[in-house]
Amino acid sequence: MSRPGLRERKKQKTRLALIDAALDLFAEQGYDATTVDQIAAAVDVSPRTFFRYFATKEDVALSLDADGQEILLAELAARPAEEPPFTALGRAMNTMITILEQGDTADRSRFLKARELIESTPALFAGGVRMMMQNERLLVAEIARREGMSPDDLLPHFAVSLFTAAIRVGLEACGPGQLNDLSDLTRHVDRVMELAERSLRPGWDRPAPGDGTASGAGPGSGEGTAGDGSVPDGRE
Amino acid sequence: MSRPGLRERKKQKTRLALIDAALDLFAEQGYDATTVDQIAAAVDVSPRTFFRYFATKEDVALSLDADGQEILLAELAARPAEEPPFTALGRAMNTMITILEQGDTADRSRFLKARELIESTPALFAGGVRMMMQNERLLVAEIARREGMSPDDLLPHFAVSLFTAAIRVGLEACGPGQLNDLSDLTRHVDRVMELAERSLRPGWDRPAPGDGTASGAGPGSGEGTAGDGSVPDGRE
DNA sequence: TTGTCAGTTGTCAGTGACTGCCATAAATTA
DNA sequence: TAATTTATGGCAGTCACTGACAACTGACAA
Repeated sequence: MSRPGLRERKKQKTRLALIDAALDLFAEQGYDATTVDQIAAAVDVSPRTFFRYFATKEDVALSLDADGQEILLAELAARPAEEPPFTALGRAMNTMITILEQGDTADRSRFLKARELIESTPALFAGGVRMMMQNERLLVAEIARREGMSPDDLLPHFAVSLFTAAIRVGLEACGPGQLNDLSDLTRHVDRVMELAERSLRPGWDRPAPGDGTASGAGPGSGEGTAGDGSVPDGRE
Repeated sequence: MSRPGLRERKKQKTRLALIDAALDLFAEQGYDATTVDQIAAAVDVSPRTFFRYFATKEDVALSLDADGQEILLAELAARPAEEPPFTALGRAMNTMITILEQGDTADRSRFLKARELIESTPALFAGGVRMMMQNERLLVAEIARREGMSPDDLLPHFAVSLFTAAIRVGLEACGPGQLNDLSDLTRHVDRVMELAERSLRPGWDRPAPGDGTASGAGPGSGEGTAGDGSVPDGRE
């Protein structure tokens, strides 16, 4: 495989430099007190360029999480179809962390630094949740595809929502300063996932056998009005 | 009871006027395309004053939801202690909607208008989720109190997180234009809550009998460092 | 090597959210 | 009516973010 070319390499370098500078400044003086100009100056780049790399100031801290979620989605798609939705999601999550663990030391510490910052900064925390919700859509679509259900069906929505809820509890459980290693993350997440498995009925994950309509709205649910057990896409 | 005095009444009037004007403008020209100056002008108030009523532009659309969540919390506190957490949360939610239904027509339509706007506007949607997460903390604290558990215990966190996840799915299920009445909201939310009840083991809600450590750190997680089955507060 | 082209960057001017400050006006209380 | 509190308006300023244009720099082919 040929290397990506000088231009591309330079871009990645700048991107990482911006992230590192931002993370350092945020940790030092706080997120709100840090201006984009400072970050740009630290990397010797114009503020305008910063916004060519990251759409918002939030994004520079959130981008690593975004990468992670992309991996999660890809890994979910790679899970065998026999695995029920929730199991597949959990395994994909573990694989994702494993992949993160394979990065070099700088990558790993950068990721952990970002996570800690996100959890301890209200503005970033909100942004992180926002991202997770956006990703939720994609996860729902993938689960629906795997299971051969409509993406409007309630069950995939519920399953994915439950999954992200569990992950969030796991992430919150990594208190301040408790996140020294990616294995800490795995441990916390696994604990919550186990609690979830323990709390749920076996097979909740998939439509009850003989339940043709699954959890509602099969193909021709007569009335097109509301309350037919489906959930529309609804956002542009 | 003596009426709140002219000053207070005037303030409430301005607040509602700002909300109404904002909701109309948002619906007309979109959230992003509407400036705070426009909203203020529509109510004949200086932009500076707008920010004395609402900390951010988002808040003017989110404030009704915020009121709702406050009610939810109060109703949860009023539920009998015998009810297990998830049940109590669900009942409190229903009561909250009932209370909203008791407002006058203007109040109700305002609320529905705001909800529809929030669901259809990415920026507002994100803000709404943010709010819900903040409220989640309070719900966790209340559940922990009811159950006599530490607010750091994993179980209340999981239960509340699951609850809000279900509510969110219910809210998303109210597609665009499908929210004509508060009863639509009840219907969608109830459907998801039923799915949740059906999916969960009876009693998952409360620590297993004889399980001293509640949901904590199963047997054999020796190290007393992180991951002891608790979740710290972690935000200032 | 050189010229062309596409992608990247800096500069600049501008919009809009949001804040602190101070003077003024209105409501409350004495 | 006078004194005090509280809401408001105006203003100047900061900061996130954007569009437009010009200068630069790798990529690539002649």
